[in-house]
Amino acid sequence: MTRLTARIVEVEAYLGEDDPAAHAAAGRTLRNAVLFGPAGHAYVYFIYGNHYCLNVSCEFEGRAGSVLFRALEPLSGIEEMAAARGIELRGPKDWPKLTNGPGRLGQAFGITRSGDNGVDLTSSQSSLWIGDDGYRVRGIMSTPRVGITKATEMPLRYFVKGNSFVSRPAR
DNA sequence: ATATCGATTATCT
DNA sequence: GATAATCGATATG
Repeated sequence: MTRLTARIVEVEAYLGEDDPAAHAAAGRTLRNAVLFGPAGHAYVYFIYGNHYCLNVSCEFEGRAGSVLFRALEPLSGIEEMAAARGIELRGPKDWPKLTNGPGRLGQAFGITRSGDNGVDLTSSQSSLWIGDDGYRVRGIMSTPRVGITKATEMPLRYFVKGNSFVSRPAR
């Protein structure tokens, strides 16, 4: 099976217990326990009865900062991602549909809470991990976060300027 | 092109 | 019982 790879092009920051929009705002629970663990681990949550979304924990143990992955640029395993999403690709112009949204990228990579929550994203031994391929981003833009109802004005959404795989160019 | 709405379930109040 | 870090379908301009 082809390895699925993609470049991270859009993320949002969640600041932990002091951020009203973060899952950690209400303190540590069974669901968000990974957020309070060491950095570099996957926090997967299920939302709206349909979607799995992926975060990476970012702070030292005991402190709950995280980054939500909102969009990716697919690099390999395109056909596998399309199959996982249940869509037909007419050509490269349809590739953004695979991963341009937090629920979509979760589905494209087959991410589940039972299978991926808590895995070490810093280890290439893991089924899911983050690596550095040497690519360097030219410009970054930031806007308010998407889909939240609290702390809506903080510009904590970041994406690669001009990248066509971003979920929504501006806002 | 944008706008509105239903789906579907874990989690919290 | 209400809500949610969303998506896809449908309606309307």
